[in-house]
Amino acid sequence: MARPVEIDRDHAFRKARELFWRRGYRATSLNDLLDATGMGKGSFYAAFGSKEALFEATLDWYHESSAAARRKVNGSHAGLAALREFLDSTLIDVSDARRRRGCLLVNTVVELEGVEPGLHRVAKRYLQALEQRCLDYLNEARAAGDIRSHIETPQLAALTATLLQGLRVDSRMGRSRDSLQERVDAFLSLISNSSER
Amino acid sequence: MARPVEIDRDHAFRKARELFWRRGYRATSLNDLLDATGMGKGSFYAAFGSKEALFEATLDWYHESSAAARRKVNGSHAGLAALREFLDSTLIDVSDARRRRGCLLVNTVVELEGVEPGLHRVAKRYLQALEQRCLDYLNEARAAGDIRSHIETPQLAALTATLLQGLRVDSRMGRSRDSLQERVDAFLSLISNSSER
DNA sequence: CTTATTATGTACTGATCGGTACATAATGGA
DNA sequence: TCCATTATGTACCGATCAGTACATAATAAG
Repeated sequence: MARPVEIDRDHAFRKARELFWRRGYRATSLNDLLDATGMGKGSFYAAFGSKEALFEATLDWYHESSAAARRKVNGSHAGLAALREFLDSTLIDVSDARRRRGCLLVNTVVELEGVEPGLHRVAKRYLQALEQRCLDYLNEARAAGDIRSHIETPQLAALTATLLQGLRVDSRMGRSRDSLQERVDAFLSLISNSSER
Repeated sequence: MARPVEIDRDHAFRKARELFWRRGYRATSLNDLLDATGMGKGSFYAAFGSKEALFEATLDWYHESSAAARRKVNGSHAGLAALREFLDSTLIDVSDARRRRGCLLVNTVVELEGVEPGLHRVAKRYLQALEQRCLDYLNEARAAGDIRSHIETPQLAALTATLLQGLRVDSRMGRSRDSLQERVDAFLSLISNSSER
């Protein structure tokens, strides 16, 4: 009954994520987005409404798709090894030293605090969820007897989440994968019971 | 022989630092700077050359002035207590939850990577210097026998520096001073020999 | 083929950006 | 007082920003 849509939203989100991730929100212009996605201006505003709305939708899409990807990998390890696997996989995401992307959520929280309250809040919410993830892993590790420290698990989870944020800043500084791995190993051996690895 | 200068560079730097710190580089417009400093456009460009040049000069001035402030406080503690004092003083700087400033250097590195290479490099250089500071404190603590962990001191220093960066992101997220202090305490008790605090 | 409907590309808008040109104001030396 | 010199405020510049208006292209139903 009417002209069919040519837009591939998934493709657009992927391109938008890449741009926002590497250059941030304000330094990514609408033209950058149009060039990268191949969309015309009319289609863009028909599909997404505004640059701000696209960014928020991209954050949601990113959270969704990375959660989906995680569900596939999950489950092969137990105890502290599961936390280690989680931290390692974060490094892979984050530490391509040539791209220096850091973390989309950390970048956003840092860039947009006090400038774009709505977007800041969304990114902050997703970022905070990481602490709960850390807590889950640490509870499991504690139950498995892999944790040496007497510090309460919630405090350890908070510390772990903060460390993760720090690693993502390291990535943005261009530190190598090895350099980040070294930090993760040091942390794990601080809380670990055995002398693994 | 000519009209005298009315500019107070120190005052201008202080105002500029405040703006760049809270809103970042790109979200701080030239007009914001002129309003805050009370300067006219002519004077501004005569004194600083460009927005970019002002920002770089502000980074230098900030580094200089905070180093000077640090030299005054220094020396009252020894061993691990000195590291603790250092970390605590960082928290004071960073963790006014209402202002949510985070850290000027971390904010800059995160915002400007791939966007303003020159400014990114300057901020990165100053930020990297923190790791050396941590190393000095940790060496002293190690010598005093306050460190339990068998991890090499340089690795511990790297971990500490990364944790500091994470804390500064926490600040940008609006986490309370107490929340940050809790993380520092957890970390210190992980590496500490005694059961202090 | 005609037509209603919707997607798309493009010309345009007003605002704001950083930066410049330049006239004017303020000074100290003569 | 007059002038050389320098600081300052302001009008202006082109570029770019996000966003809008609208003519046109493409489709499917009839």
